[in-house]
Amino acid sequence: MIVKEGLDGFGVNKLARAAGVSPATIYIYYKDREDLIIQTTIRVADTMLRESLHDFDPDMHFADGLRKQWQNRANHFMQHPLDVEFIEKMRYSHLYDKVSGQIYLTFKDVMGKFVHNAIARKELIELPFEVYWSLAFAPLYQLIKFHTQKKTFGHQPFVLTEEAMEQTLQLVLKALKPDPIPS
Amino acid sequence: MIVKEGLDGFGVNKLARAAGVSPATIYIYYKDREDLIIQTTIRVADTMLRESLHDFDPDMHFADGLRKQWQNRANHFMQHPLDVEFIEKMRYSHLYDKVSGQIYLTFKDVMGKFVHNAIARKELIELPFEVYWSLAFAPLYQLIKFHTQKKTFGHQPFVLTEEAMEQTLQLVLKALKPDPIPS
DNA sequence: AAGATAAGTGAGCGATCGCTTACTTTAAAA
DNA sequence: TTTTAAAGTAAGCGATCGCTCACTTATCTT
Repeated sequence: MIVKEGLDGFGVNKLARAAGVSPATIYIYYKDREDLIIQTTIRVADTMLRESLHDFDPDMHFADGLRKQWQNRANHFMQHPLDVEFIEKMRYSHLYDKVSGQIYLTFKDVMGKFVHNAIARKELIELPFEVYWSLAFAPLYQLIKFHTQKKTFGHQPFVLTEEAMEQTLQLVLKALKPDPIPS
Repeated sequence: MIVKEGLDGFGVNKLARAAGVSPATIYIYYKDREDLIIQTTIRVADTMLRESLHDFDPDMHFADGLRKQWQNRANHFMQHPLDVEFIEKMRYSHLYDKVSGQIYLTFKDVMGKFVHNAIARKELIELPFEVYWSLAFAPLYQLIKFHTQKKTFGHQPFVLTEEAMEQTLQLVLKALKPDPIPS
């Protein structure tokens, strides 16, 4: 799939030429351009999410579980930068609404159980889901974005080391851990 | 500017028709399609950043300064959802590299001074800039994204209340505050 | 081997793309 | 009031778009 120029600039004729097949062949497998993009998105996103659950268990301690997820996501993103780029472009396409529902189905249950367990064990404060997500994952994604982008505020490019990731994770954990009740 | 369908689906002819002018008129003011997009991006992004500095002073206490910035950003984003949508689409366009440098020029100095002051006053731990940014702003942006998106994991839509924002801010501040040195 | 079905193709349709040209209108300067 | 230049337009160029059709080739069934 051609992503270099964004979803704009992506055309069926262009794709066919690049793949060395006739445009007509593409329409054997996909109803139209939109169907091609949507099916590809679902396939890529699904792979990403399954990857993020590799060696993960919703019964893990919160810190370990979150670290595992961060590592899985970071690894996958580093190894498949084109996939990430594609998904991020999609996220702001008008087509995204048509797939966002289907993507997170399997993921939701596992993640919900993990959070529920952590709260029960007093390893995690109780929060609206969106607030939790914004703290638990948005910083990681931002770091990856910095890593992927060439220019960042005019500095030299940022490289996401394990140290930087662990440092950020520790701060996130600090924010999400319940305050010990003074006896 | 037409953004409904993303940067793909945006065309000069279409824009001209929607604006009730001739395509040729557009080329009086912009060199080509790319120039139009880039200039528009810079204008929109610049407004956003100046807005985010409204009533902000780099000498403010860290918590107050960060809160002010969160409020400014949130307010602007709520009032100009199309601008946000446009900028986010741009962020993943191949054109973004051509503007990212110019956008943050004024902003960088003020922000740098603010962070520097906060560290000097021991209100903020010392961090690589990208780690700081990932913790200080990415959660807010994620919350706004949840607020803007229709579908979120199949829940009912998320509404970003002042309470939710303040709660998240407090957690971010907790993560970024230096540990008191036990005497 | 003959027939049926699936898989793939080359050519090109109408529509739209980004963009230009030859020309007209508007408005300020002389 | 005439002159001049800036501002805008209708028409349409070549290229590419998404997509289809009439047809050929490969594969499987009997």
